[in-house]
Amino acid sequence: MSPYHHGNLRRAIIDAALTATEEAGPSGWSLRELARRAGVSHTAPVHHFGDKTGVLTAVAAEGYRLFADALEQTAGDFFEAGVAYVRFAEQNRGYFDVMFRPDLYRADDPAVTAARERARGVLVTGARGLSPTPEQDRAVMLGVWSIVHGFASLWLSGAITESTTGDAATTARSVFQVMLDQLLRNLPPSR
Amino acid sequence: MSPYHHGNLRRAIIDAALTATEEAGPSGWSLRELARRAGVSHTAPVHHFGDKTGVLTAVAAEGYRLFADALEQTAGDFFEAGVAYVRFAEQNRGYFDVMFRPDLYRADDPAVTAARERARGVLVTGARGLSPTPEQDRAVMLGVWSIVHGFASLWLSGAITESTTGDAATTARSVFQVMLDQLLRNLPPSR
DNA sequence: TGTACATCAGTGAACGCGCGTTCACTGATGTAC
DNA sequence: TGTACATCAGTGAACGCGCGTTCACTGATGTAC
Repeated sequence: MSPYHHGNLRRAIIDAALTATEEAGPSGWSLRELARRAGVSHTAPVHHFGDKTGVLTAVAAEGYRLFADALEQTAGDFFEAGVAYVRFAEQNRGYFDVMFRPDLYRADDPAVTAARERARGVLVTGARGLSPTPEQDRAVMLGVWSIVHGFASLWLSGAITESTTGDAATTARSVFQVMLDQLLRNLPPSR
Repeated sequence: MSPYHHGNLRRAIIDAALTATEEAGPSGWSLRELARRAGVSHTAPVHHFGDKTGVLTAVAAEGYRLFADALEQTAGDFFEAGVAYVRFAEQNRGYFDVMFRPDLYRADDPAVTAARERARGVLVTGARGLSPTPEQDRAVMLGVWSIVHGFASLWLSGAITESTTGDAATTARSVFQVMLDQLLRNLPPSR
């Protein structure tokens, strides 16, 4: 019945890892578990990824790639980049829960670092637009990153969810509005 | 040589859990591992905690208690409460890494919820002091919580650390300064 | 003050289970001629 | 167009290991009288 060759096992294993991570966190599954979910023998995943760290590295790389794409698509509207950050976390928690746990994967993998720097670039550039003076660029960048990342993290941990109706992006919008109000209003003329 | 009764095994197991969590995360150890660290037989911890979830619940409860204490000790200076939040995370990452992962422990444990609400109270009250209007109280509270929690999380994950010299509190101070500048300056007269 | 007994804290052997890893293998695919 | 062979993808049995859990136990402590 089922063919000897899977066809796209690499893809299937990554997808299984994402589903399993959403259900039980990145530590809540084994390579054998992924094999079971993909319907292959328990040694098959080793062929493609070596070990669990290999799978998580692939997940992180792909995650950062999609993440950077999502941020870049906001095309210079920094406020919307923040909203996109939160929306990505909500709709892709399998990726998100791995990405910011660099101890779980090979964080120096070239594919990972490249995509991560691409995402970071959106924040760095955007913060420059908000910062009153060049000296404050870094503090503003860290501040904006903190607020969007903090909101996303608290949302995923359920700390905000429990007392809120609606999706993450809507609530995030109202929060960012209040917090960035002054920064947005006092935009420096030409920087 | 060593006495049959440990004396304070409960304490020793919690301390071992904290150390192990700092070294390998809350998923990186077993009950048997804690027993080994505490120098007792591998069934002894079961006596006090039942299972791993029991240990993590005790860690979370104790963590929230210390956390609430630290926040309350800033005595109404909201800016310093934010700095204390970050400092707690940096200096007690064993606790912190468990506290905000409610899926790992019994989040409805009375000791946990009581201390957590106490900590939350500091933020809620402080945000009220910064909020321009009562309608914005909640958004400001979520915003401030997001920024301090986000900074703490990014710091612990190493995302900020790698390009920074000095401790978390110092960097946090400069970030909060820039971000809360306007909110602090436009304090409503009497609220 | 002394003894008896219940309770509590910790032991250690035993079990079954899921795990990662190794290994000789087999089926499918792609390429050279 | 056809055949031979190398390479690649996946199999399945076997292994040793650490885990949680159970169980009958033993040593220490506290309390009643």
